[in-house]
Parts: sequence; C-alpha cells; structure tokens
Amino acid sequence: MPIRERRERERTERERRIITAARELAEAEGWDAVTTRRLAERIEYSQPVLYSHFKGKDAIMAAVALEGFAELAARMRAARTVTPDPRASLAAVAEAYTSFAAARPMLYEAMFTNAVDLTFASEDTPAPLQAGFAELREAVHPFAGTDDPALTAEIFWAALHGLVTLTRKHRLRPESHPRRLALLLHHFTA
Amino acid sequence: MPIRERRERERTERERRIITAARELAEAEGWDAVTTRRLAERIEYSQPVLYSHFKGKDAIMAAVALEGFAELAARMRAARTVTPDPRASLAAVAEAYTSFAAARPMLYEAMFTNAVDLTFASEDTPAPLQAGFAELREAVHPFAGTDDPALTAEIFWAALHGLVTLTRKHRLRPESHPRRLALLLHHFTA
DNA sequence: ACTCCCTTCTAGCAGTGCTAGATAATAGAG
DNA sequence: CTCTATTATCTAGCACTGCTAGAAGGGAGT
Repeated sequence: MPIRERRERERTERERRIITAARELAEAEGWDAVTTRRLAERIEYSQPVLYSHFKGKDAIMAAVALEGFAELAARMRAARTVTPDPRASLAAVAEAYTSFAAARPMLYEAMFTNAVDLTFASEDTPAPLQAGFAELREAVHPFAGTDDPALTAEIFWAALHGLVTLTRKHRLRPESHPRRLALLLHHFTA
Repeated sequence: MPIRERRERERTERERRIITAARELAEAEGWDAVTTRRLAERIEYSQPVLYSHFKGKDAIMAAVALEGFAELAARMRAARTVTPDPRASLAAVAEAYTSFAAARPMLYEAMFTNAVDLTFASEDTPAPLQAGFAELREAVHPFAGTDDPALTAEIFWAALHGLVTLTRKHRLRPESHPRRLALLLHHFTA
C-alpha cells in the first residue's frame, strides 16, 4: 500500500515546513513573534495540526534548536580541520563558534536560553550536541596538558558562551570582541 | 505641607513592595508565575496601579535586576577584601559570583537573560553594574600582566557567566563545578 | 453504497500585558 | 461647612497568547 507511504512522506515534509517556518520567523522577528497562529498561517494549515506534530510550542523550539546544534557542530568541525596547527585550529573553532552565534542570534537563543529539556552530559543526549562538544574537546585537547581534556573543554566552552551572551545583551562592547577572543586563546594556549 | 510628603513616602513604599513582591514570587515559582494580576493581588491594589509606578512588566523586572546587581557587587566586594592574597582573593570572588547565581537563579536570570535595557559599558550604566564589574577588575588586575586589565576582567567574567548559565540549563554536570572553577582559576593565575 | 476511521477544522477556554473611561477620595476656595 | 477641581484608584474590556474539545470532512475497505 503506497498510499500510507505517501501520507507519511507528506507528513514528515509538513513537519519540516513547521520547523523551518519557526526558524525563519524567529530569525526575522524574534521568538516573541513566533506564535502558533502565525506558524499555522505560514504552513497553510490550521492551528491544531501543529499539536499533531509537536507536543507544544516548546517542542517546536527544541526541534529548531536541534537543527542549530547540528549546524554549529558542522561549522566547528570544518573550522578545526582546516589546518593541522593546533593553535590555529583552536582559534578557528572559537571564531566559528562566536560568529555562528552572532550571525544567528535567535537560533542560538533557542539552543541555549530556551529548550530546557535538551540535556547534555547524560546518556540520552542527542547526537548533534555530543558532536558539537566533541569538536570543542578535540580542539582543546592539545593544550590540556595534565588537566582533564573534557573539563578544559567545558570551561573553554563556557568562556565562549559567556562572551556570546554578554555581548548579545549589550554587556560587552562588540568592537573589542576580537581582542577578547585573542586574549582568551592566549590564556588557554599558553 | 506634610501631606504631600506623606503621599510620596507611601508611594515609594508601595513601589518597594511591588519590587519585593515580584522578586519573591519569581524566586518561589519562576518568572512565568510573575503576572501583573498576581503582583497586584500581593500588594493589595488593582492591576493598573503597577503602571503608575513602572512602564510595564519589563520595567519591574529591570528594577528587580538592579537590586540583584547591587547585592552581587556587595558580595564580590566582601569576598575580594577578605584576604590580601591576590590568588585567594580572585578565587573568593569567583566563588561568590557562582554561588550567588546558584542561590538566586531567578534573580540572576532577571539580571542577565532578561532586562535588555540595562546596558553596560556606556555612560549611563547604573552604578551597581559598574561597581560589580569594578570588583571583578580589581580581583583580576594582579594577574593581567601586560594585558589590558579591563579586557582580562571581561573574559574572566564571561567564563564565570558561561559556567553559571550552562550549568543552570543542564549543559554541565553540577557535581564537577568545583573542579571547573579550580581549573579556570588555574588558567588565569598561571 | 455504506459504514468506519483518520485527518483537519471551527470554536472556544483560560490566561497574558496593558489601557480607556468611570468612580471614589481628597485638597483647596468660598 | 459646602462646593468644586484634581488626583488616585478601580472596573471593564481589548487584543493577544498556548492549547483543546467536539464537529465536519474525505478517502479506505467491505
């Protein structure tokens, strides 16, 4: 029965449209503008169909966030493997991370300030999140010395995340971001 | 005319009650539970009186946040001046910062993830914010070397803020927080 | 042709931040 | 003490939110 297959295909295709609609709307007007009614309007279905795909608005945001994690992981991987020099590699990863956050602030927001149920450091952590952290750990590893590489990666990640969020909320002057990044790298590669 | 004075006194007193009500409610049940109706009920006035004190809910949150910044600055100052040893002093400040955030998560949330209009690093930055950053700068200063002390303070602050927020959102295991903090201090005092 | 089932929709609930217009309380003038 | 002007406060409501129950629709299998 190919009918059932077509149905399922259309269904997953519609789910994709929901996610991308949410993402586009958020990037364009912020997450406050992403309402269930506007999403329904965009995909040209009524409101309740959203709830046949996702448990609620939070689940939609989580799906968008997961997409973001996959992209971030890919960017960091590309940055890390572009050069064999460990120092340049770490710098490239850090640059990739902060520029990703700056280019897609709403996506980053969905990934970190919302989406509480996406838990790290546990067994059922989604693959993209583990992949992203793995990139960071690999990049930091050459400079960990006798310290725990995972722990070092965590504090390096925290520093990047702090820079990103504080800059985003106008707590740090954006123009001195490159100098801050250079100084941070200096502290970790010394 | 002492009547006008009494009026104003009662008014500022009521404003205080609004702020503390918002803060208590947030700490107890989270910021989502802080609605204008519940606030009005707590202070035993009708909803619209809130708008004669504050421009909106965001302004109330900003007022709470400002209170939080004053408290955080005081705690950091106390921590920094408890010992003359620069290394122990910096460690104490970092410990004060993270434990403040852990003890009052909703207050910290109001201070950083909301309250967009409280801008740092500009002329009209409120005093408590400047005071808090000054404490951090003082504590970091002995270890800045030839680097810009302010910039070093900024990245140290970012690292602390990153640790706090990532831990809060279940991105980092809480139990290894002390080891992370120690490792971070090691990177900045080496 | 007729059920049956699954999909989708319309309509509505309880809640949100915020505000216009009515009302109550008070101050000053006669 | 009375009356008016002003201020403070409230009631009622708007437009919106996330979400859901029950009706209506349209193919599938007998």
